[in-house]
Order: sequence, then C-alpha cells, then structure tokens
Amino acid sequence: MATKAVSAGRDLEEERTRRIVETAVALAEKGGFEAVRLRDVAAHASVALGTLYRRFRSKEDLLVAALESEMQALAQRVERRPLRGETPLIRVMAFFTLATHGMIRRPNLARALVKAAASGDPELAKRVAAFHGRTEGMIVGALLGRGFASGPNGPDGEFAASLAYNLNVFWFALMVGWSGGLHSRDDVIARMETVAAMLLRAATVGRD
Amino acid sequence: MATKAVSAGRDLEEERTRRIVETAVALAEKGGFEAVRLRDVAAHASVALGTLYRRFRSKEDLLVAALESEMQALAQRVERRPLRGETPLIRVMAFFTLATHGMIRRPNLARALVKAAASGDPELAKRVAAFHGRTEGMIVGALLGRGFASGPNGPDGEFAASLAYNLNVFWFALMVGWSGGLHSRDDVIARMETVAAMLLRAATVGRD
DNA sequence: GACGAGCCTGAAACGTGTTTCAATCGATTT
DNA sequence: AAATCGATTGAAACACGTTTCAGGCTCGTC
Repeated sequence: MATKAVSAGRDLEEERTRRIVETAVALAEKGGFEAVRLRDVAAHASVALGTLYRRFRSKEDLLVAALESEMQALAQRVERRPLRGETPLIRVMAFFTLATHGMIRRPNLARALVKAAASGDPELAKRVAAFHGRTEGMIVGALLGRGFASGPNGPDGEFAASLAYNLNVFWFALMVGWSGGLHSRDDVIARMETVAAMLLRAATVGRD
Repeated sequence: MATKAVSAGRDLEEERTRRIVETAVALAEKGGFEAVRLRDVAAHASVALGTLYRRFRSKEDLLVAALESEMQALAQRVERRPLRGETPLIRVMAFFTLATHGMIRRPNLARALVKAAASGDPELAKRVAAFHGRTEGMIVGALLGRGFASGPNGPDGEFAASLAYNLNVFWFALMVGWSGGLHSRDDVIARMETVAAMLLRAATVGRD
C-alpha cells in the first residue's frame, strides 16, 4: 500500500531530521556557534553532508530549528504550570525570569541560538517572527491572568498584544546584549523588570 | 627628530586605516555583509591582506569600526543642529527619526553594520557598548532639552540616563528586526514612538 | 653610510560553510 | 524480477575568513 510506505519514509526522514537538530544542540551546548561544525553534525547524526543540506539551507537555518525546538519546550513548561501572581507585572516577570533562566542555563547554546536568530537572513527572520508570535501569546496570557483582563483600567486583548510585542522585543535585545557579555543574567532580569513596570504603569494610567 | 618621524609614520598608518574602513563601507553599501570580501577590501585599499589583519582582528571588527565612524557622523549632525521640540517626546523622536533614516538610507550598509554589532564577540560588544554610551548621551540631551530638566515632574539626569539606555536598547532591537525584513522603516519609527510615549508617560507620572 | 627594528608585501596554506556529482540504495510500479 | 524514481552517500571542489612566513622596504640610530 502506497500510504504506508510513504508514511514510513516520512518517519525515517523526521527521525533523521530530529537527530540532526539534537546533535547540533549537543555540540552548541559544549562549544557554542563555532563548535557546530556541519561535518561533525553530519557524522554524529550518521548522515551525509548532502542530506543535512537537503533539510537545512544553512548553519543558521539548522540553529533556528534548534531554537524553535527549545522554545517549544519552554511553551510546554509554561502550559503545564501556569504563571501565578497577583498582578500582571508579577506574572509577566515570572514568565521572563523563566525564559531567561531557561536560555542562560546553557550559555553556549543560548549564544549560538541568539546569533542565528540575529543573522539577518530574511527567510529565517520570518521563522523567528513566527515563534516570537508564540512567545507573545504566552506573555499575553501572563498579562491577562485572573483579575486583569476585564478590570476597569486593564488593557484589553489588542492592547495587551502590542504590549507583549514590545516586551518581547526588549527581552530579545537584552539577550543579544547578554550574549555579547554586556550584562549578566541578573542585569537582564532587573532591566526587564524596570521596563515592564514602566510600560505597565503607563498602560494602566493612560487608559481611563 | 624622533617625534616627527614617528608621527609621520602614524599619519601613514591612519591614512591606510581610514582607506580600509572607507573601502569596507563602500563595498557594504553595494552588497551588504557578504560583499565585504576581505581580499577585495585589501586590494581596493591597496594594502596586503596581512596589513588589514594587523589593524583589525576580524571582518566584524572592521565593520564595527565602520559603525563607529558612521555614528560619529550622526553625532556631528546632531551637534550642529540641536534637536528642537516642545516636549521630551518630540525631541527624542526627532533623534530616533534622524538616526533611523541615517541608517536606513543605505540599507545594505545598515544590515552589514547591524550584523557585525550583534555578532556576539565580547571584545566587539565592549566597543559597541561604548558607542551606545555616546548615543545615550545624545538621547539624554534630547530628553533634557529646555523646560524639562528642572520641571517638577521631570526626570533628573540619572533617571534620564536609565531611560535613554532603555530607549536605545529598544531601538537597536528594532533595527535588528528591520534588518531581517521583519518591519519597515515606518514600522520602526511608529513602534519607537509608542514605546517612547509610554516610557515617558510612566516616568512623569510615577515621580511626583 | 652601514645597521637594526618594525612594518609591509605577496603568496601560500588551512579550516569550515556550501555546492556539486556520479554511484548506490530503497521503495514502488509494472 | 526488471524498471524506475527520488533520496542518500561519499568524496571532491569551491569560496572566503584567517593564519603564517620569508623577503623587502622605511625610518631612525650609530
């Protein structure tokens, strides 16, 4: 039967792809961006170099795929244990603290992923934007947690989305700065809190 | 006399360095990051490849030097024609509009410079931080323009510096996004205005 | 004017991302 | 079982950033 064979083939392909991404993550974890040598990735994943290039346009492409996979893990963690807290600021900061720790726990990997995400390739930027969208969804969730969405001064959904976008952009920039050694993990969180507090204050004050 | 000869030597070195950077800018303007092939740069600047590498650690290093030179041009323009406007928001936006147009006027060059600035090399990040500092100085100047520095609700210098830092970080992130084709020039300016308005509102409201 | 130090040059070589290609393999069709 | 078609392989080649080095040049010193 055709379907069976085809889907078996797909499984094989997916299996291979998964192995390639996993290998890339493992190498990046050890030695960062430069340590992800595509010949090594291919060898460790037991595929030929050509196969790797059939799945991924470039090294950055591969690392963006790794980023997507990592972000999905974060999303699952957030889903399983929703962000608690009395105020939107507390909930939002719970999210960014989680995200920051999640990235920085494996610094070499994080730096490699950030570098790939900031590569400037338009094709990749679209995909980066796509998962930014998912991240923003989580931020909106944190913003609109209980007792905020329908409050008299609370931002509505559309406004929360814009806020989430801005917070997300800011966080990404802080990660780029951290990646270059400009500031520490605590700096990232502290700055994030300052800005989040200001944006939220402006949001609640200005919308009577 | 030793001094004379040494300074003559320095002049020659500086002349060569300047020519190298200028060539890099010219090539980047035409074809972006990849078009800056160091063999070509060396040839067009009439130096050997080894000489180029004596002055610059890497391709990114060279482009960061170009970025510094471009930013100095911006600083001079701001100095010559100070930013006018009734409110801090208007003045700050005048600055960011100028800066954004200045970068985006030569898109290929801008993309190349952004990529170099976001490369993640700690050595370069320090230098990028240094000119971020100068940029922040200009932003503080815009914030504290007449009628704001000593007003009853106005931020003092230290607070303005923190604000400037955050605005600058945000602008940089928007440029990275623009660089990948995520948003247009007008998007950058509109988003910048939204965030600047919110941060300034929070600043004035929260400091009675 | 000879000497020495440091810089410059030209060229080769190396590493790694990326491309290419003929031979092979595996699954499907006939 | 033979033919077919796309994917995989292994290996070579190419491009470009980066390093290295031997020889030559410039400039200040003696």
